[in-house]
Formats: sequence, structure tokens, C-alpha cells
Amino acid sequence: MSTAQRLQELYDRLLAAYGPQHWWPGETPLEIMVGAVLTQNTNWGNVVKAINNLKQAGLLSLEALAELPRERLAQLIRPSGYYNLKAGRLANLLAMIKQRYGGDLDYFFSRPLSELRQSLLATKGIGPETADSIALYAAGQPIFVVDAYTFRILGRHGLADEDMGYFELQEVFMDHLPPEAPLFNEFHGLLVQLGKQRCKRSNPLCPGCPLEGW
DNA sequence: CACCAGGCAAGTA
DNA sequence: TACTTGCATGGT
Repeated sequence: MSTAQRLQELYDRLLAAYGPQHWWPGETPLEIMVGAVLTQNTNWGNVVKAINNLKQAGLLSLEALAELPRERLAQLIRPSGYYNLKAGRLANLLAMIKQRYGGDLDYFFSRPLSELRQSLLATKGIGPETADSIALYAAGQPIFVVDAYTFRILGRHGLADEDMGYFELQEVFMDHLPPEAPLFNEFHGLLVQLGKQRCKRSNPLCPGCPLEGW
């Protein structure tokens, strides 16, 4: 069984079990980008509270966020945790987009994938997963997003080993799947859905697991 | 009550 | 280079 075939079966099983996830759970590219930073090591429910605070204050726009005092921003995103840290990270990101791309979000997202990722990764506080989440889900570009669930699930089933890093695991997907954003989008969403199902670390063969025997 | 969640960067040896 | 630690809220 080739890696390509195994990945295809993984995808098919998850899709059959959970159906389309239509990710990212956010309405605009800006909201998706902000959510990608806020969800770093944080439960999504807390991120929703933080984003709602920004929405209700009418501050969920590039201009408003960029002009917001750091302390005020921190208080608004408080429910998402690490709020001082994340306020700084958001500010770094907004500053980068302003400085390099004139604050034009559509233009920024339309840059070639390599440049987009390079700019994101050069921003302090934006690591591989956050950068790729923004590139895929906010910009719609074909890059596979790896996260803690991806390591756990693929590791448990023999497609990733312990010493594998982010970019290595990413290559497992990129090297064996067609580079299509809609596929990468759905695949990652499905992996997170499985990861959240409480089928976590101890019991790969819990009853009814869609990956039974995979 | 302890543990965890869709990371990342800085510090230590 | 390879570990370890700080960051923080809210749900289970």
C-alpha cells in the first residue's frame, strides 16, 4: 500500500464519518487571520469569545486593529488566553502587512505562496502552523497545515515518527496529494475533527472510530 | 481538583 | 543543537 493510497483512504474515511467541515470557521479573510493567531495552543471556544468582543466593539478591521492601543487590544482578546503575548503578535502581523504591502490585505494574500509564507514566517509570533493556516484558509493558497492532531494521528498509525518535524510531516502530505487548496482545506479540518473526538492518545481502537483497522 | 486546548519564542547547558 | 519554560483563559 503506497503512502498516497493510505492518505487517500484516510481522507475518504474521515469524510465518510464526519462529512464536509467547511473550514475555516470564520467569515472573512481578516477574521480567519486573526483567529489563526488567537487559537495558538488555545481552545477554539475561547477564540470565539475574543473575536466576538472585537466584532461587537466594531474593531474587526485592519485599520481599526492597527490603531488600537496594545493594552486595549489585549483586554478585548482576553478570553483567548496569552492575551498580552497575542496582542503583540497581532500588532506585529498588522505592521508587517502595512510596511510591506501598504496595508492591502487582498494584495498581500494574492502574492506568490513562497513570498506569502516567507513574510508571515519572518513575523515574530507567527510560526509554521499559523503561517500556513493563514496561507490556506485566509488566502486560499494550496499549502497543507500540520498541527498537534496531525502528529498524533499520523504517528499512531505509522505515517509519522517521533523525530519528524513540522515541515517533514507537511511533505508527507504535499508529496503524495494533488496541490489543491480545497482538498488541503477539508483534509486538515477533518483531522482536527477526529482529534477533538476524544479518541485521543490512549485508545486508537475505541469503538466506532472511523480509523479502526487503518 | 488536575489537566488540557488547532503554538511560539526565549532561555539554558 | 536539544531540552525546558513562560505565556493564561475557560471547559471537562
